Amino acid sequence: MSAWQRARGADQKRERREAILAAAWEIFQQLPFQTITMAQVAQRLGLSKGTLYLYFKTKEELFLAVQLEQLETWIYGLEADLAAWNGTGDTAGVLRVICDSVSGRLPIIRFMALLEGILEHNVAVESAMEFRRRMALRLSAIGSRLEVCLPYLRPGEGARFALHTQALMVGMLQHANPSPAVKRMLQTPGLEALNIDYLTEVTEVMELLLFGLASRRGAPMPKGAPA
Amino acid sequence: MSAWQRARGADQKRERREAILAAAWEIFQQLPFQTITMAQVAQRLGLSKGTLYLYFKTKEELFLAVQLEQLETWIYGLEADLAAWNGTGDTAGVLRVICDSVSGRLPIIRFMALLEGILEHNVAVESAMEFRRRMALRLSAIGSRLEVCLPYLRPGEGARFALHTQALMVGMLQHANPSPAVKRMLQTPGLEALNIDYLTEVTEVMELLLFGLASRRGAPMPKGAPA
Amino acid sequence: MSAWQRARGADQKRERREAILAAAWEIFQQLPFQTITMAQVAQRLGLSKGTLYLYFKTKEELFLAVQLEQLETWIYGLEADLAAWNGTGDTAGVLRVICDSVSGRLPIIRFMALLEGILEHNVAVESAMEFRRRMALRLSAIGSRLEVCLPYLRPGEGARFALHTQALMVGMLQHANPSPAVKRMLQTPGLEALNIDYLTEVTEVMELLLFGLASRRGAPMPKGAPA
Amino acid sequence: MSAWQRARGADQKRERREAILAAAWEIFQQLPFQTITMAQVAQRLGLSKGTLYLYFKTKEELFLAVQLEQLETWIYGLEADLAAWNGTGDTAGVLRVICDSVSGRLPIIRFMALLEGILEHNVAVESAMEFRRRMALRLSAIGSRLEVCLPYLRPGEGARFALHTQALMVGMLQHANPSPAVKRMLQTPGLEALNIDYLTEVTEVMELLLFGLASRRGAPMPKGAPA
DNA sequence: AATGAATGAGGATTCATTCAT
DNA sequence: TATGAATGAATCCTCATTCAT
Repeated sequence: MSAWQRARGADQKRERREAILAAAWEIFQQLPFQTITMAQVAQRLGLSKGTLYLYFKTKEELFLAVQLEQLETWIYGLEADLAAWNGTGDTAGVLRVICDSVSGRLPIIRFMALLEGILEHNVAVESAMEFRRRMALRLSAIGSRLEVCLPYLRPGEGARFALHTQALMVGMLQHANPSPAVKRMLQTPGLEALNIDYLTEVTEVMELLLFGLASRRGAPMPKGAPA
Repeated sequence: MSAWQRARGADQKRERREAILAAAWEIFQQLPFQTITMAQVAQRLGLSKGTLYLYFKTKEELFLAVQLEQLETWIYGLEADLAAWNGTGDTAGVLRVICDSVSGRLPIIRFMALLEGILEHNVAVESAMEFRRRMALRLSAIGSRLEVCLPYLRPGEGARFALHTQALMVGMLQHANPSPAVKRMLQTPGLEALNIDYLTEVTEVMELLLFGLASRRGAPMPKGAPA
Repeated sequence: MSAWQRARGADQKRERREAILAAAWEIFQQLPFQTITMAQVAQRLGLSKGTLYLYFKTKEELFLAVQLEQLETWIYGLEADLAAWNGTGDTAGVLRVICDSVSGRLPIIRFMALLEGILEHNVAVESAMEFRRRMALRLSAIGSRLEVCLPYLRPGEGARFALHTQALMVGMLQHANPSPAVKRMLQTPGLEALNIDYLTEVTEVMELLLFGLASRRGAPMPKGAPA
Repeated sequence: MSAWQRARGADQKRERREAILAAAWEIFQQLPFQTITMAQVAQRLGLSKGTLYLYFKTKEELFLAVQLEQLETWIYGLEADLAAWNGTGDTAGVLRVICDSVSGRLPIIRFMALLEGILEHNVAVESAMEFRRRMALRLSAIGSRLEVCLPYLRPGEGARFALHTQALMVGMLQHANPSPAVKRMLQTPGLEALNIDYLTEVTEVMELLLFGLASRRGAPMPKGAPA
């Protein structure tokens, strides 16, 4: 049945763990979390359900790990991409990089909306704490990077901007991907307010936040403002 | 057991429906949606489970109706409160009104995070559409009102600001009410970025959004900026 | 599928409950408790598993109720049968009645060996208490009856005798129904001690207990001693 | 992790086997059999689960061996202790020795209640036979010893008495160690019958059995009767 | 002999929903 | 309209046991 070898040694165990995470991630991209079963994950891997529980204590712990890995991969990549804008103060360029990185990351953002309900349920306190800790670390790191890219940001403003942006991305999600029927309805006069494009809106808010920061303290307009 | 009479006229049926919504809302304020059972709702009312299904086709439809009612009540009230600031352009005053209205509304916001997962699942298309339509209506209405209060806003900017603010409130929720253990962890140097106060942060973002709007088009600073 | 009507009213619900108890009892007579599944019970009844849980909170509660019913039926019958020996002092006659009543009751006795492990596990405290209370009541009742039948018993000695006998029946069970192989082995010289017949042994002990009681206080030999 | 060497000779294997038995016994004294896992046993030893299966074919075989060892140790000790009463005919003295030996042996007795369910399940026939054979041997031996101690016992009566006593100890166990709540309930008038002390009751029955034996054949009262 | 990763059958329980009365 | 008994699908997790190394 199974094409799997026995994972011997720490390396192979790590590999196996990664394989499980990858399978779970693939499924998560296609199905709502609640409808996913451990059996599905196991089946896709050709492993037994029991084996999953050797690597993750509960379903929630598994998907929390999935989320952590995806999130960190995302942010690490974003940090690297932003390095090219160091010291440029090019707001438009920076925002474009951020927005580009969001493409294909919607499932990650979708998961964040569930976090509160999951972190408190069926997940060891240590795991929850670890997750929050590393998430805070990434947000801080990306904040520092942003302050280097956009020198008009003052210390601390980068991380705060990152936090606001993350929150916005999560909250805006419910307006992303409306069904065709909903889309049609939103063209009715008076309802255009919700007829939006996710990425456009996220970019707009990010820009406003940055402009707001600069203007509030009387700094000159950030470079990259639309004509 | 039951103190309920048979609901005869349309009025009585509406009353009964309202009673169900009220009970569901009370429970929702105390428990996560997933852990709530229809039996609980019925029991709190002294009704039978079957009766609930006379008024709502599914559990999700029931809570969608709850949410709709709460949301509209909230926004209607907010619209009324804002009327006092008509034409003042007093940004700080307007934001204060909005923030005040958020207090005690966190469960509503919490529910919004679930909407995506629920609206697509176990809810009739018509109900989902109706919900989105009325939500869009309210957002538009509050947007118009804001444009009256803050004359430096241009047509459409009010609704868009409302949309952004709503998204932000939802996304920021996961950082509200951290457990004491998490709070302690967030005091570690380097992690202060997530050590935030919900309302403070929401206010800050709203202000930045408004400042950004004004400054981007070269308008003078909105009234109500901090010294 | 199901030939069952909806149980309306308290009477029908009691009937349904009895039907479940009866089915569970039949299965219990054939299989060890641990190997019985709720699915089996439901299937034998043509009911759904869920229905069982309308009447009993857990598997253990169900079988505790089975045991309680069987036990009380047994003892009530025994009390009635013993009434014929009122005041006779006919030890042999009384013991014969008791022994006869044991036939076919071995599953009940077998269950008692599990009681300790079950009463503490997955059974509401109230249920466990109720069980013990009613068991104590029956033992007391049968004790009183015995004191009437065998006048040489002093107050309290009847119940104590009943308790001892019950314990003995439970503990002796492991020596009942040995497999043919075991039986053959027990015929080896030196091992005859365990080559016993359950009912014979139980009778013997009861007789010794009664003789011991009488003799210890210098009373004349009870009637019914073997030649 | 493991401090264990590879067991090479037969001696070392026996030692290892003993170590496993000892660990299993310690755990069994603290937990109900069903809740014990092979992983626990292995962990306590610092061995791997797989190793346990080199020495015992199944979980049940392991605990059957535990029980056999404990039982034999117990009885051998008891036989030795009884030697001091050889020929004395001191019933009270003999019973006291027996009762003293029961202290701390309750887990062994508790296990006996499970024997029937276990011996028929997941244990090789040979193991079950071997267990029964050696148990029969010990009962016979202790019986012979008792006949030496209490000369009024006739040939065979000692073993039979031992058998009865063992059964009684097992069956009475469910009335030992009632929870405080149960204890309180048993003080209700009418329920005192079950408000007992385990050792007291066991002693009482043993005495009655011996008195019964003697009196039934018209022998003089055994020495050691209460005034 | 020892390991420990992998197995996978196995089962109780919940709860949204239905429908006969 | 109200009931509430009946349904039955749905799923997580355990743990004794195996076996490749």
